[in-house]
Amino acid sequence: MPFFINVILPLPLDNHFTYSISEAEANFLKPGMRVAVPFGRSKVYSGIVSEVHQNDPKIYEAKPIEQILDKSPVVTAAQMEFWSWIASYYMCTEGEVLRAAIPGAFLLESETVVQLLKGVEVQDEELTDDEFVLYEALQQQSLLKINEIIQLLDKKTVLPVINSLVEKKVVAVNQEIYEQYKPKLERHVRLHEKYKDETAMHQLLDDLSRAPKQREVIFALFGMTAQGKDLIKISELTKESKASAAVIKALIDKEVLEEVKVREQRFQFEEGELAGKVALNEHQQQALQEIQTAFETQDICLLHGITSSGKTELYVELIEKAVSEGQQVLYLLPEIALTAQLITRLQNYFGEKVLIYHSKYSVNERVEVYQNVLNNHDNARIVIGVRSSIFLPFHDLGLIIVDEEHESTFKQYDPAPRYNARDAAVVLAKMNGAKVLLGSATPALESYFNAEHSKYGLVNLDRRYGNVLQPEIEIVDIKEKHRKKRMTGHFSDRLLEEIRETLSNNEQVILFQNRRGFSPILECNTCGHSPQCPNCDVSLTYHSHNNQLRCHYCGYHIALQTKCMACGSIELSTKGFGTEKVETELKALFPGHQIGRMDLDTTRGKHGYEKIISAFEEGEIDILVGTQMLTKGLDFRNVRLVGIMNADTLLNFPDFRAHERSFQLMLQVAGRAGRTKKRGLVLIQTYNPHHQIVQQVSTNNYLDMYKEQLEERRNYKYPPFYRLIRITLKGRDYSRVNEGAEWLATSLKNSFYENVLGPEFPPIARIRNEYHKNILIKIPQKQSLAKTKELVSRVLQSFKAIGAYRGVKTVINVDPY
DNA sequence: AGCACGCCGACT
DNA sequence: GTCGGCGTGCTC
Repeated sequence: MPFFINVILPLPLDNHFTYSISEAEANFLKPGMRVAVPFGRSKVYSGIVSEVHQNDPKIYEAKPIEQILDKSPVVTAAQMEFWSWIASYYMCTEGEVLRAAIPGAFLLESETVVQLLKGVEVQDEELTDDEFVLYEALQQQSLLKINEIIQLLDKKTVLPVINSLVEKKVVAVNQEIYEQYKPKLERHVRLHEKYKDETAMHQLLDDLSRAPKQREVIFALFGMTAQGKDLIKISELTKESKASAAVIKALIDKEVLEEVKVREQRFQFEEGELAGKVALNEHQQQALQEIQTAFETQDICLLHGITSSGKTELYVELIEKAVSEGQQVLYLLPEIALTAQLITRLQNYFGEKVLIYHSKYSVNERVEVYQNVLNNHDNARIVIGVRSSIFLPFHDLGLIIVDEEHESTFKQYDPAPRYNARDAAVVLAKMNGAKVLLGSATPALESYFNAEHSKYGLVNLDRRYGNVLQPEIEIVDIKEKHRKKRMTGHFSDRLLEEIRETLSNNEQVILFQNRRGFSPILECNTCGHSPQCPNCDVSLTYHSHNNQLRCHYCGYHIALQTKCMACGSIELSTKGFGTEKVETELKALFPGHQIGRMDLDTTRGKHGYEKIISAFEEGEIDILVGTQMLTKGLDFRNVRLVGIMNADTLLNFPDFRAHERSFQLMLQVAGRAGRTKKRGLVLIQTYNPHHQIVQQVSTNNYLDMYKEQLEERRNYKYPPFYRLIRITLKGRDYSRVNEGAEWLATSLKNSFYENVLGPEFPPIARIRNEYHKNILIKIPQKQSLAKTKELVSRVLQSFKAIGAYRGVKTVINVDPY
């Protein structure tokens, strides 16, 4: 009786694929192991075994697998169950979930390589020009990848050339499989066995009397091994002995030292004293009690704690309790909040029990974190991570903390699965019988709504830690200031006055400028033309550091123009203002002070972010200008003044969550002010000082905001009263996209009537030469979600079968953010 | 997603 | 008349 396995491949395909295996393989293979399998004509993929069985798929012949890649499963049954939930809830394939869920380095991919056959002699005239070029190249380099050949021959279809050479028996084609993960090996040394006894040792030192450098190395080694360590890292030894690598190599060659390669963990942290826990104040103590009481009857609890109220200390208590009961803890943070500050704090409490999972980690580091969690390593008791860490192979997850629960970065936007890690974490917890604590100073409306309706427990913490005063919030009407000519560039006289005051007290300033929609663009003063991106419907934005005009959507860039491209006028000026502009203006206004800028441009690279933060902490920067990034979890002691340059760009964003978001963002920024005893000041510059959100921010009134926004959501049928599914159509052909969207909307209206909105062009209708159009489906609470999705997929399937709409891609986004 | 097979325009 | 472009369909 033959044996088979079903395999999940990391592709956007709905099916699992069946391969044949031998009986021995069937006895060995378990669901969750990786296998390399051939797929299509020329590809090998790694996939995950989902089932081992004996059902012969009679309609086709199953191919045999290529090889087995694991000794034991790397994916647990619980993970696979979670994957299928994600796939069905967010309407994507399990393959797409797989891609997101395991570190990229686990998925080896094959690449076709071409090799010269041994001992071939070819007459020149037997080969075409292209063939000859390839033949010659292969004599230089034994292996060539398809991509390299494409470059070499400078054309796209190289396969005919290769095939012809295969036929002429000149070359062979092979599949190379690359394992991307490489364990990090660190070179260590120890004294060779033969010098273990003392006489040999003395002899050695005598012998080395004429090699002082080498002697020094030996002495340094003694010093270091005296602390009980046997193996010493070469890197440390060179540092300690100040000897060059050559000296150490000489000693190794002489067999005085023995070299050993040790597999290293890439993430190591400095061992130090574990910090004692901070005693909770009475409010925290009470909140902790309330959370624990809530957990007795409920699985999810929302902690609404204002900034600086000491939520982290509460988390620490809860984590400690869970860990002491032998449970694992997942601490989820939005991407931007993962700062050294918080990690250091937690590592100080929990030492080596903490693992970190972050997108800026290399593929190798991610594999190591994954494996440590899989093997239930001691350091995997607590995992601090971003969105994707919900996919780690937990064993006894007892608690998930979602900090800054309202953050939109928990929702994945572009490649599917378009999941929200906060919501998925709730499901993950349910599957594992774990508790969830959602924490925020400004909870998402949905979460607060759930808490109010007793779906979640609710705990409030509304005192700042150490009785620090709430910052004073003042609104500056810049319309008025403009009228009275009290503006200098983008600064009101009020803001400048306070900046001066703050600086003169040797305190620091943070200025917040939302990047979105307010990037500087080039505009002609004569005809009003501004250079557009040829591929997207946006103006190019001006970047002064390299004098370029650049498109944020597709990366298109040109040099700064000196003449208007439309009328030839040389009177050009930059309009709009980003952080860069604010920085420039500040430099002119405050020449004697250090000004730092924090945005996407200045925080590239693994440590870009930390560098700016620590410079600010150390007081090397007086004024820090930045975007959203500034808002998260940073704890600066010396900031008295926070300025919000323009609140209106936030408020006017065309999205039903714009007001909620503005409120959250402004309060978060405001929270950076005055985190010590001295009262901080926040200045909000706006054209609409009477806007209800601005007012609510100024009085720090979350509940008012909540009630008012909730009413709007109810009136306009938005979450939490209705659920949303957004379908985006994309295509190069304008009219096809339009007609397709109409067809799709009409078909959907047949089932959902007035609950289908659109189709509508998004604010930027064309990106990378593709036109976009959105359709929004609103789902009332009593309507079955599963049935709705079922229907939506069916409509989409018929849509895809229509020839006229070929070339129109569809993207489904469940719970769009 | 990738990749092969198949059908139409600009070159030897 | 071919080369090479992209459009369509399939992958166990």
